[in-house]
Amino acid sequence: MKSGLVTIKDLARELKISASTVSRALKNHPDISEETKRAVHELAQKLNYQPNAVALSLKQRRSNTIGVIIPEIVHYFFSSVISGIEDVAYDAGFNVIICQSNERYEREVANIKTLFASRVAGILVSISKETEDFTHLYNLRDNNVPLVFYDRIVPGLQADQVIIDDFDASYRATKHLVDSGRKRIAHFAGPQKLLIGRNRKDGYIRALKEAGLAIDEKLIIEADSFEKARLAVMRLINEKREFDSIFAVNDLTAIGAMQTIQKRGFKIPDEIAVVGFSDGRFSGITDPNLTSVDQHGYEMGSIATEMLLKRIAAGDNEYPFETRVL
Amino acid sequence: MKSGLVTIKDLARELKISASTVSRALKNHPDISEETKRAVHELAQKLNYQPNAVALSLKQRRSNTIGVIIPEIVHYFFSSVISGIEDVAYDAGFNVIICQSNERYEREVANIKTLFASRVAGILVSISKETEDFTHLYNLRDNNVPLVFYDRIVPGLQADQVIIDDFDASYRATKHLVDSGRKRIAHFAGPQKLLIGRNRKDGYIRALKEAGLAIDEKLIIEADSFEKARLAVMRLINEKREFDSIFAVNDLTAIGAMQTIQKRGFKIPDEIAVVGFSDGRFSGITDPNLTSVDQHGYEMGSIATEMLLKRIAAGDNEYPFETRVL
DNA sequence: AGTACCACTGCAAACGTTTGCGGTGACGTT
DNA sequence: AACGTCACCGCAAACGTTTGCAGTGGTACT
Repeated sequence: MKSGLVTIKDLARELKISASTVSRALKNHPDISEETKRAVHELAQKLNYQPNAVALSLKQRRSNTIGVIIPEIVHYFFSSVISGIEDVAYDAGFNVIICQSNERYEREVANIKTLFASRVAGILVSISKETEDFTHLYNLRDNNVPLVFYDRIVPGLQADQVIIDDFDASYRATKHLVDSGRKRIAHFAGPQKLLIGRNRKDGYIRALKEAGLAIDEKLIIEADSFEKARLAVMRLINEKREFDSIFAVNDLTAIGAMQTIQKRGFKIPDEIAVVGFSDGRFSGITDPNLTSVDQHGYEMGSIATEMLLKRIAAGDNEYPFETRVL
Repeated sequence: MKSGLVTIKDLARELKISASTVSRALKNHPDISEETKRAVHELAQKLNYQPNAVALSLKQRRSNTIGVIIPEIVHYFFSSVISGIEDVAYDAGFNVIICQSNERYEREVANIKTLFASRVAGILVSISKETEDFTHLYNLRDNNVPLVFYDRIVPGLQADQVIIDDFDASYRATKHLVDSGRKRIAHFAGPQKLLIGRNRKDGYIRALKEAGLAIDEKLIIEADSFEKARLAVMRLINEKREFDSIFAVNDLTAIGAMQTIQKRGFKIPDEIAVVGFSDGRFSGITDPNLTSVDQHGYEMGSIATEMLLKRIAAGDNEYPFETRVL
């Protein structure tokens, strides 16, 4: 019983050689004779020896694991980010430990703590919606933990980061509406305290201004969920505010808007057009098909990981922080 | 520089006491005087001491981390399983390391290997679609690694497991239609070569038989995607086959069906009712709201984790393996 | 015969904790 | 004065690796 927990010492004892020799033999160190290597490898195979990564981590004072803080895994966008992360990390011989903050600040702090406690090689983080105090992240930086932010970054914290150019994407989405002849474009915006919400709104405004269209504050509504979108549309219609299209801050909002619009008897897209900000999940299931901006989750994950691995490899000789925009 | 990596030894040196005393003081061991405890805690706070979990793991010969093998995180079902796992594990002071097999056998084997290498306390696994050789899992068992299977189990391997009773769920969904007075219930079925597809179809048939309704093979159609559902509905309508409801093998199929039904001018649910087999992703975004069978991903995750924790706590004194059916 | 080199192997320390056991001094009891 | 008790603390070993350094024989060259 307990057969599985074979250690280098066990191999050494069995073969009557030292643990050092076994260790070197296992990694084909040139100092070791072919004969010894063969014997060691054979026995290791036979006893199903599996190296203890924990001991290694302790010795190297760092594990070969990278940590990921993710707000909510159930979102298609985030889970595709994870896929991107895993693929790159895996190819580089790292494995990944994922922690959900569930959009809660306390959980995020706790997650950071346990990741640090297990001495991960580096951390990828996208902050929660609640997070307003960033000391836990500054702590990490002070402790020289390689850090890359993706999607939701911390304003002011110098670090590598990869983001979507929300401004540009939003600008182009709105421009798409402008180009198709819409004049009264409403915006269902995200929380303005989040950078992401502000940027998307700014892109929208920019596109309007560039087209010489007036900005009507009454057409900009903070609504970033299915329910809020329904209410917002009803209000717009009830108050008889004139609008011929909506640019929504995410897909769920867009879908909520579409349904209410249809229910109130308007034709999409003839009378009112809707554009969303995709997370990819709903592609193809709405009628008519929802036009939306792709967020490139997988790409974001893989790029962020590449940046992190680079930072990890660099060690102390630091180079300037980099910001990648998708 | 490097300020962050404060160890117990550092505290000990600073306070001119031994590492043992510091260790005990930190966990409020009764042997230590209040005064010493206070001093230690104060300094620990000041220097921002964070215990090194790696060293602990090595010492205890086991970490406080549990591993999860998951086929594909992008599916709503699986990501809600993860949420269930995380919540329970987190409350018990464990953290979670997630590995995606991406439905590939090799990846699954590699994942198991790294999880074992990092000496996780236990593993939750749902096997990949490709997996047909189970030696890696038997190996785990031989090494006394606590193991719980969820959703996709390994036939013949004695272990704790938690599964969904597809037959029963499907039976009840159909019965729901029967009870609300439907007589001509169509079934959009999944591939019959998958157990899951057969079980769901069987549940459907059972419910009909029990209600004394005839089984009309023309009302059972293999259609398990959005597109196939659209085509299937059109065919049913065009061929004037009589039906008053549909039980669809998954939500996407149900939604495809709903849209086509509405487009052809039928009222839902008055003229035709639709029931899906939920993955939860689309709840609330259809109109009218889609009725569907919940697969209880979150619950499955939390139950599986509870079972695993129990198994971990039990240690060597084993008790019979348990199978939980949701 | 002395020296130098080579191929190979082992010793021991270190990574950061925990913990059984033993030690120390103070105090009280006989 | 001798002993027991108690509160408090430190020693050292252990977890499983890696690695600088120091051997140990052997062979070849001067």
